[in-house]
Amino acid sequence: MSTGAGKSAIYQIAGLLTPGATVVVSPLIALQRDQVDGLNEVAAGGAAQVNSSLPRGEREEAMHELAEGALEFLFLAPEQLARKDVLDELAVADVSLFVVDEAHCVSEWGHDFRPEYLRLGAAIEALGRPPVLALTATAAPPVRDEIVARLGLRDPVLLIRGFDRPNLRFSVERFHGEQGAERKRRALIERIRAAAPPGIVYVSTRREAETLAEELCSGELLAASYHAGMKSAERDDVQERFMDGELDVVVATTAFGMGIDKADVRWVFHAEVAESLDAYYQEAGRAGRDGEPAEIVLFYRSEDVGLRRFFAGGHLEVDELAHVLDAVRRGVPAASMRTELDLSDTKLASALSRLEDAGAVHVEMDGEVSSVSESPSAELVTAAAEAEEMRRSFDRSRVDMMRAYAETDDCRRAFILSYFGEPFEPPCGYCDNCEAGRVSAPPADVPFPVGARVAHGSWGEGVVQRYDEDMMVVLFNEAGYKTLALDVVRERALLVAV
DNA sequence: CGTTGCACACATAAGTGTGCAACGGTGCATTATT
Repeated sequence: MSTGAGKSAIYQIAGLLTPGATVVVSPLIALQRDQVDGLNEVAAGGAAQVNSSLPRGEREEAMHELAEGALEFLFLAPEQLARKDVLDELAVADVSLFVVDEAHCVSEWGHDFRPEYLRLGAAIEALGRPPVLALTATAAPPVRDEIVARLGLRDPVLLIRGFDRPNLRFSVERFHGEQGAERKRRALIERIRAAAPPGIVYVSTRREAETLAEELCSGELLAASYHAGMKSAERDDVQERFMDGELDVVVATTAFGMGIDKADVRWVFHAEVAESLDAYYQEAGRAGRDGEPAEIVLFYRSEDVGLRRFFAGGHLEVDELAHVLDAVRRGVPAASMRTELDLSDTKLASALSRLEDAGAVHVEMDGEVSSVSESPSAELVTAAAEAEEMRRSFDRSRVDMMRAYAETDDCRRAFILSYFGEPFEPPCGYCDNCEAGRVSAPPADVPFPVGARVAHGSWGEGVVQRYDEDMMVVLFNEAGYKTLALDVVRERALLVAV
C-alpha cells in the first residue's frame, strides 16, 4: 500500500483493539521516535521505544511498564531482539500483536546489511507466535514471498492496494556517447533550475551529493545535501528545513527516504539508476503525495548501471567463506570474529547468511554461531558459494529490470505496475512514451497469459510478468527476472505451463 | 563496472597525457575518548 495511505493506522487500530501489548519492529530510531510521539499525543494507551539512543532509566521504565501491562505499543529495531534480556521480557509479557513496519527491509537488508532482519521469524517463534502484521509500501512478488517465508507466516492474508500514482508523470532522459556524463549532468542541473520547488535529487555517491548541492547553491536555489556520512545533527537539520519548506532542493543518497512524509514535493529526479525498480518506485513515490501533478525523471546512461551491479552484491570470495566457516568451527565467538578475520560487518554478515543457507552453520537469536554439519568444509564452502552466486544473479536480475525500465519504449506506468504484479492497461497517457505515441499494442497472440506459472529447463519455475513487443519477461523463483525472445520461446518450446 | 585521484613521464614552462590502484550505499549497537 503506498505511503500516506494509512498503514500506520492499520496497526494502531489493530493494536488498540487487541487486548495485550503490540510490538512494532521499525528500522530507524527516528521513525520509532516519530511514532511514539504521535501516539502519545493522542494518548492511545501508552507508547514507548527501546533502543540505544535512550538513557538507561527510560529504557528500564519502558520494560517495566510492559511487564505491568501498562504499555499498548512498544517500538524497537530488530537488533534489540538479539538481546536475551529484551526477548525474555517480551516472552513473559502479553504480546498480542507483532508488527513489522517497512517489511521490505527483511528482503532488502536481511541478507547482508542488517542480518537481524532474517531472525525476526525466530523471534516471533520465541514469543509464542502472536498474530503478525507486516506492512510495506513497496514489495514486488519475490519480496512479498520472502517476507512471508522469513517471518514464518502460515497461511497469511495478503492485501495489496493501490500501487498506481496517477498524478506522477514518468519520463527518462537518455544520454550516450561522447561526453555523455557531462551532458547528462548539465541537463540535470538545467532541469532542476527550471522545475518548481521543492524537489529531491537522488545521486549514487556521497561525494556527488555534496558537489551537486554546492553547485546548485551558486544560483538562486536553496539546496542541501543529505547522506549517511554527515553528522546526525546536520542530517536532522537538513531534513527539518526541507520539511518546513525552507529548502528548494535536497541532493541525497538512498539514506534520504523513510520517514520523509512531505506532501508537496513537486518532483523527484534520479541522476543515476536505482538498484531495483522497487527502490526506484519508492524513491520516486515521495513526490506528489498531495495528489497534485509531480514530475519523475530518470537521467540515464547505460554506464551508470555498473555501480549498481557493484552494490548489488556478489563480492564474496570462496576463501572468505572458507575462513569464516573455519572460524565458526574453531569456536571463535561472534563478537571477535570480525576483527580476527579482518572482514567488514557486511561481508561477515553475508558470509554467515550464505553458510546458513548452505546448512553449514546456525546463527542464534543473539548472533552466536555454531557449526551444524559434519560434512567436509570444502563441500559446505562450495554450497555456500553457490548460494552466493544465486543471490548475486537474483540481485543482478533486479538491476537488469531497472535498466529495462530505462530503455523501454512502452508505457512506463504499465511497466512499473506489471513489475509489482498489478494489472494495468496501457497507454496511461501520462508518461514520456505514451505522450510521444511510441507505445505499441501488446502482442495479441501470446503463448502464456500474464501471471501464468511456467517452467524452464535450467531456470526452474517462474511467473510470466509482462510482454514487450517481441520479448517476454518471466520472474523465476530462483534465477530472478529473465527476458526471453518470443519466437525462440515458441520455436524451441523453452517454457511449459505448470 | 566505471570513475577518480595520484604518481610519474615528458620536458624545460606550465601544464598535459598515461597507467593503475582504490573506491563506491543503506543503520543498528557498543565502546572509548573529549
